[in-house]
Amino acid sequence: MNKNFDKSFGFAIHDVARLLRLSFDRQAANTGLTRAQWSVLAHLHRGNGVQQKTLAKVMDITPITLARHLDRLEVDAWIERRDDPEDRRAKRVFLNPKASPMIEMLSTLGQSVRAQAMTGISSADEELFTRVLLQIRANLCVANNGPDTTKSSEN
Amino acid sequence: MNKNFDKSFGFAIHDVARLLRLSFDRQAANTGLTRAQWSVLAHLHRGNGVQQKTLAKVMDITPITLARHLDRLEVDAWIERRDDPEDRRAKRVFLNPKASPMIEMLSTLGQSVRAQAMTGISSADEELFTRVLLQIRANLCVANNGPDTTKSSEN
DNA sequence: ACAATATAGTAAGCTAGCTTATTATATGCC
DNA sequence: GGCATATAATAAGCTAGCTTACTATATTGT
Repeated sequence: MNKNFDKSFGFAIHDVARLLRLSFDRQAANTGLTRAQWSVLAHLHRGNGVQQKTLAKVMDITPITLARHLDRLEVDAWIERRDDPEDRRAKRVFLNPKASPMIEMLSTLGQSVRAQAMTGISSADEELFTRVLLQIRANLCVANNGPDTTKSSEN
Repeated sequence: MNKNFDKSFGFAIHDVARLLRLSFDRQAANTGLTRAQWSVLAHLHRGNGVQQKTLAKVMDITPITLARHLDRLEVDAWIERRDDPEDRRAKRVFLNPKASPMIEMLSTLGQSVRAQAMTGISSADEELFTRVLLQIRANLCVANNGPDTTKSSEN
């Protein structure tokens, strides 16, 4: 079995993730925003003015990875960092008004990429696929980080 | 629906791919090889002495991405580039003998990571998951590259 | 009070992917 | 034969993730 040395699983997931990102970023190229940046904006949309550490945790990326996204987002005035009045080490991140319509637009794009990826797949299969995917993610979170990362006590 | 702005699909796949890579690379850290490098070795194992352009196509990465992997693999003497006798632009890539046991070992590691990821998932679900995953990849290949990339006429 | 430890953010430097551009060699056409 | 075009590999420079190390500020223990 598996003369393809697991090409059928780990590598396929890697490929799909890459292809999805490529597809999205190409179609969003004219906006100057990438999928990772969109992700930051979308998370802020659901919790504006949050600390960087909290945002990084919710997004499940390292603080420094987030910091670089914020650098570029701030240069183009999508977001703004403000000193936390209660903790002089910390900063809080705020969406600028111009971001809102863009978030909407990118969300639509995301759905279209998703639809493209799911062409010819029944909604029952899609549902099961997603369920298994989330289970896998949970398994790997436990293995990597200890107990869990998904649930965060919003600041 | 989807107040999680598609967190359930595109972002989840991205997360899983990243977690799988992290998990593998951490466990293989003592070997000095990463998953991407293992992938190169494994492909060579199935077709030694191939041209770089062919290898890049089979692996579905760009030639320059492959070239960098080869640079490091060559430094540590896992592989060797030799001039193609029939085309002076081209090079052919060969596995060095020391690579074979390592490929075996990393393959075992890959299976263990896979098993970890699939904990608690029935083999029926896993099978359907994999089938859908491959379908998605095919859909995205069409969308990105034109007709197909999976099939290659080995050189 | 102050010393030790912990935490928020960033810097430096790595892998791994990409696009676009360069160089050397092949190929095809006239 | 010689020029135009195509192709194999690489170079330069970008995003996006990571680890490890540093700085400034908080917190905690005695």
